[in-house]
Formats: sequence, structure tokens, C-alpha cells
Amino acid sequence: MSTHKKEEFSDDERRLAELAKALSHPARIAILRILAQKKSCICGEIVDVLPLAQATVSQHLKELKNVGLVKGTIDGPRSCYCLNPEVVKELMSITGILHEFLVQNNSQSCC
Amino acid sequence: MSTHKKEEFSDDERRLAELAKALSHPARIAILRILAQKKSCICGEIVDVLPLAQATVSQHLKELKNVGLVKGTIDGPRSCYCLNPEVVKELMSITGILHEFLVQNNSQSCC
DNA sequence: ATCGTTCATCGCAAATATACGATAAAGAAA
DNA sequence: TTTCTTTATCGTATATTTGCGATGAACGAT
Repeated sequence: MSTHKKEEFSDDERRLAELAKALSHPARIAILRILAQKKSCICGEIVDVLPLAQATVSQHLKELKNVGLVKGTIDGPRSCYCLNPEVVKELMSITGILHEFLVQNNSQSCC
Repeated sequence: MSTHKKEEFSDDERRLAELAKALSHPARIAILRILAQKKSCICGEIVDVLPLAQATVSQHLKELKNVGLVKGTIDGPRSCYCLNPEVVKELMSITGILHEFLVQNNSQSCC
């Protein structure tokens, strides 16, 4: 019915889930990797490298932009994308938290 | 049409995406947090704490089990769940890799 | 002004994910 | 055995995601 219970969780949980969702498709992982490697923030080059149509790549880029992991500026007829250092940092600190609370009982698995 | 291009990406990218997908819902983050806090690997307690029906929680647990983050054993009429230290470790090393390749051009954002 | 290039968005189809009630399975308790 | 408790699974409804062709917007070049 509702398919919509996400508001009932904490802000932390929702934000971490949101960032994880942005990473939950191989194409988006690949895009992030490309952006991290290339200094110049290409765009059409991404389409050339990935096995996806231009429209699809554009959509993935949009999702990465929506969570803030990627910034983009229009540069003449072409678009320039690059990582957003701040949100990358947020992702780091959040995976750090994840790390902490996962590592707590890391040693004794009872099952 | 196809909705199915995921095989064309690398193993690394697919595995990271798969783990990220397991984390991409607040309920599953909450479940992991609970499992990390409680020493005893409860189960029905999770249902009590989350704002979700028992069937739904069971489904989320299954997904976490499928990617290996969680182990479960049947203990009489009830089920015992706990984190899987090995896959938690895998997640760590993978977020480490993510960290590395994201941090590379961390300083100069060109957009 | 016209054409070509680059990219975003719209509209649609197919696949997945989310949620839950109902029911089944399996042991504990009576 | 019958009953209760606990959990997994089935079936189903709805929502979201994925992917792409087609189209449009914006600019550069001619």
C-alpha cells in the first residue's frame, strides 16, 4: 500500500541511505571513478566510455548531482562535471560512522 | 527496453554497487545499527523497534543476508541474526578504495 | 541565418523495490 | 494433540528505477 515509510527514520539514517543509493548502480560508481581520475571534468567522454546511451548517462549524472556528490556547470554547448569535495568529505565521515558502529561487535559473531 | 546493462561493468564496480544497494534503505541501516549495538542477535526485537510490519522486516533482513552483511541461524522457533564480520570487513576495504579514488582530485574542483 | 555538436528533458516500456496481509512451517507450551 | 509464538514466504498492489528514442535548447562554426 503505502510504500513510503522512509520519513519515519532518523535524519542520519535517511542521509546515509540516500548517499548509498547514489552509489548503488555500477554506472554511477564508474562515473565517480572517471571524474576522480580525470582532472578536467569531461562530460561527453563519459558517454563514450560507458555502455549506455547519452540520455541514460545524463540521468545518472543528474542523480549524482541531486545528492550533491557531483557538481556541474554549463560551459558553452557542453557540460562540465566534477566531484564535489565537500560532499565527498561528508560521505567519508558518514562511512566513518558506519565503520564505527559496525566494528563494535566485530569480533564475536554469535551465529 | 533492456533495463539490464549491469553485467557490462567490472566486478569491482558491481560488488561495490551491490553493497551500496544493501545500505540504500533507512530500514536496513537501522537494522545494521541494531545488530551492531546488541550483543545478542535478536530478531523479533527488530520488528518491535522499526515502524514496519513483520513481513517487511523479514524481507529487509533477507536482502542483508543475500549480500552477506548479515548472518542468520534458526534457533528453535525464533531466528538469530548478527553481523558477518568478514563482509563488514569487505565493506570497509571497499569504502577504503572508494575513499582513495575519490580523494585523488579532492582539492581542485574545477566547476 | 543555417547547420552541426553537445547535452538535458520528456515520454514511454520494462524491470525492481517496497510494503503488507494472509498463510505456512516449526518448535514450545499446555 | 492442540494451541500459541515466532518467523519465512507467497501473492498482490503500488512506487520507483532503469533505459532509450525523440525532441528541444544552447552554443559554435560556416
